[in-house]
Amino acid sequence: MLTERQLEVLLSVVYEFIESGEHVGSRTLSKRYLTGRSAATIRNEMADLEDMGYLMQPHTSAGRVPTTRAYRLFVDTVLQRRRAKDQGNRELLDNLKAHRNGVEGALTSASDLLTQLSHYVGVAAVTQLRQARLSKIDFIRVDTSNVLLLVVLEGGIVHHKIVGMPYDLSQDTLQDLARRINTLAGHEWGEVRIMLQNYIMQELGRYADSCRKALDDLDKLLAGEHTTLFTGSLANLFNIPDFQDIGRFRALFSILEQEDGLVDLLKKCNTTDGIGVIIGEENDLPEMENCAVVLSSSSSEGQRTTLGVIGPKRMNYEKVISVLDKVLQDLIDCPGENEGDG
Amino acid sequence: MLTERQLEVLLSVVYEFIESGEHVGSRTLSKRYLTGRSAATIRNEMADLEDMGYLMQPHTSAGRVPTTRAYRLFVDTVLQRRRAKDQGNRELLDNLKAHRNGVEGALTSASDLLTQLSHYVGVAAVTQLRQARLSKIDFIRVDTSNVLLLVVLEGGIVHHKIVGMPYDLSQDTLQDLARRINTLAGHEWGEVRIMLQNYIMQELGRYADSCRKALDDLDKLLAGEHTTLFTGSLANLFNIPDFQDIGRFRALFSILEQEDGLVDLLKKCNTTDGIGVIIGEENDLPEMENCAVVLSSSSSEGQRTTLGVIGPKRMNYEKVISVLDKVLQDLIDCPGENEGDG
DNA sequence: CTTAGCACTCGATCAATTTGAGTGCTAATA
DNA sequence: TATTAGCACTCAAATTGATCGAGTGCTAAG
Repeated sequence: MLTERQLEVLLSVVYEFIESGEHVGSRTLSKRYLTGRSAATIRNEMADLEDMGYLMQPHTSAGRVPTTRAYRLFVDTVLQRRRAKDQGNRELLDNLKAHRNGVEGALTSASDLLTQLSHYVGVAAVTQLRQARLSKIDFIRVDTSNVLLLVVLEGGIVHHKIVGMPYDLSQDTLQDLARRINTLAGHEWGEVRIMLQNYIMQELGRYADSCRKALDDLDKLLAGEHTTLFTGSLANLFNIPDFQDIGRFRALFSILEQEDGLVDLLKKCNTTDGIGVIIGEENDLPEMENCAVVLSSSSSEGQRTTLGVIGPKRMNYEKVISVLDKVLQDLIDCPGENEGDG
Repeated sequence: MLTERQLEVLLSVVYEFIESGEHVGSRTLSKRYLTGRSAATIRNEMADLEDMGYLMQPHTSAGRVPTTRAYRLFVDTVLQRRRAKDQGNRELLDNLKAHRNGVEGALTSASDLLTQLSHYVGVAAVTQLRQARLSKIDFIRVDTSNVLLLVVLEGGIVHHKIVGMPYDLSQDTLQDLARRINTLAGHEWGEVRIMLQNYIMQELGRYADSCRKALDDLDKLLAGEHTTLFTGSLANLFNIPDFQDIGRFRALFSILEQEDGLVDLLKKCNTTDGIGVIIGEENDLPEMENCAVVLSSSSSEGQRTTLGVIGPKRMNYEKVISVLDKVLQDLIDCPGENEGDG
C-alpha cells in the first residue's frame, strides 16, 4: 500500500507530466509540488514507486514517466473527488440544443462539441436496445428487383436500406404490407416481427422466400444492438505532441477511421451508466496503447446514449470528465420530450 | 514550341519523378531513358526546359523537378494517348456490383474501390440536378413540435430530416398531405412544389406559416444542386512520401475532412463530362498546392455522378485515369435498370 | 529519517567534416 | 554544327565529435 507521501509524489508526477508532456525529475517536484522536501528525498520515493510499477524511466538518467497503473490511480482519485467543480461552457451547450435535428443532428453536435471543448476527439453514439419501438415502416418499390426499406423508430432514428428481391412485388402489395405493420406502431420490434412473419406465411406464400431475406435485413437493423456512431474532427490530433510521430498518428488514425473498432471499444463501457475511463493497454487494441478513452453513457427507455473523448494517455482527465458530464446531461435532458408518442 | 527531343526529355523527367519522388539528374536520364545521348547533351536541354518554365531546381546543384506546367503537358499527352491500354481488375469490379445497395451503397463501394486501386484517396459523389423526380414523400409526427420529413427520389436517393413546427399537426393531417403529394410521384420537384404550395394556401390556411418553413427545408434539399459525397479511407496518405511531412499532411487532411471544400472542388469538373485533371495551384485551395485531383463525371437523366482520385501532384496519372475510367463505366452501367419507374 | 554532495549516464544540440550527386562551362571531337 | 568528355564548383545529407544539462544512484554527514 502507498503511504500518504508516496501518493502525493505519484499524483504530482502524473499531474506534471500531463501538463508538460516531459519526463519529470525529482528537482522539479521538490520545487513545484512538494516544497517541504528536498530532491534527494523525493528521489528515494520515486525509486520505490518505480519498483511498485507506478513509474518508469524512458532511459537511464531521465526523469520518471507514469505507467498505466499510475494513470489508473490518478483517474480513480479524480473520479472520487469530482462533483465539486462546475465551470462554464453554458453558451456552447445552448448551442447544442438549438441545432438539434433529430437524433443524428444531436449526436453530430455533441461529438463536435466534445471535440471543440476537449481539444481531443469527441465521439457520440446511440445504441438502440432490443426493445426499440417502431414508429413507422414503409416499403417503396425501386425497380423490378429492389425495394427500399424504411424504418422509423420512436425517438426519430431512421433506417433505410435497399434490399434485393428475387420476385417483383407490386407497389400495392408492398403498401398493403406496410399498412398492416403500421397498425403495430408503438410496439417493440419483437412483437412486430412475429406479426410480420405470420403475415408472410399466410398471405404471401409464394413470396415467402424472398421476404425472408428482407426480414433478415430488418433483423440485422433492429434486433441486434445496432449502434450509430458519430466521430468529431480529427484535426486536433495534430496539435497533440504525443502524436507528432507519424507512426503513432497513423496507428490511431486507422482505428478512428473505421467505425467497427470504435463501436467495439464503446461497448466496453456499455455495461454500466456513468463515467468510465479506459487507459492504454486496458483496451485490447494495440494501436491504442498510447491513448485513453473517457466514456460516459446513460440509457433511457429504448436506447443508450454514449459520449466519449479519445485522446492521449496523458490527457487532461479532469477537464474531459467535466466536459463530458455537461454535454451528456444536456443531451439526455431533451429526449424526454419525444416520449409522449409518435 | 518544344522540339521532339525536348519533349522526350521532359516527359522522361516527369515519369521518373513520379516513380522515384526524387529530383532527377541528367545522368539518370542518359542511362535510363535516352540511352543514345550523353548526360551533357541532356543537361543542355534541361537548362533550356528550365528557362521555358517546365522544370525547376529545388536548389542549386540538384536535379530537376517538374513544374505544374510540365505535369499539365504530361497529363494532356497521356489523355491523348490513352484508350489503347486496358488491363485487368475485373474481379474487383464485379465485387462492386455485388455490394450494390442503392445509391449510397454503390458510391461507398466506388470510393473504396478507387482508394484501393489507386493507392490514393478515392471520392465518389452524386449531384442531383434540378430535374430530380420524386418517387415518394412522407411525413411522420415525432412529437408536438417536430415532424420527420422523408423524401425518396427516383433512383433511390433518400433524404430525411426533422423539421420544427410551431403548430402541432396531427398524423392524419400529415398523412393526408403526403397522400396528395404522392399522386405526383414521377414528376419533377418543380411541379410538386407548385402543387404543394397551392395546397398549403388553400387547405392549411392557419398552418401556412409553419408549413412554409418546411417547404424551405425541402427546397434546400431538392431544388439546389444537392451533392452527396463519399470519401474513401485516408490511410493511404501515410504511405505517400510527399505527405510524410506532418505539416503538409495536416493541410490536406483539413480539406479532406470537411465535405464542403471537396464539393466545391468537384464542381470544377462538373461543367463537362469525361475526365479532367486539376494539378497543384490550378485549384484555388492553397492547402492543395501539392496535390492533384483527377475527376471523371457523367450525367444521366436526373443526376450527375462524379468519381475522383485525390493524390499528390506526383501521382501515377496513367494508372489513376485508367482505374477511374473503369469504375465509372461500371457504375453508370447500372442505373439504367432503375429508369423504368418507381 | 533527511539531506547535501559527487560521480556517472545519456539524450539533445551544434558545429565541423565528409560524401556524393548534380550542375555549368569549356575545349576537344565527330 | 552538334555532341561529348572533363573539370571545378555547389549544396544537401550523412557522419562525427564535443559539449551541455537534466537526472539518477550512492554515500556520508546532519
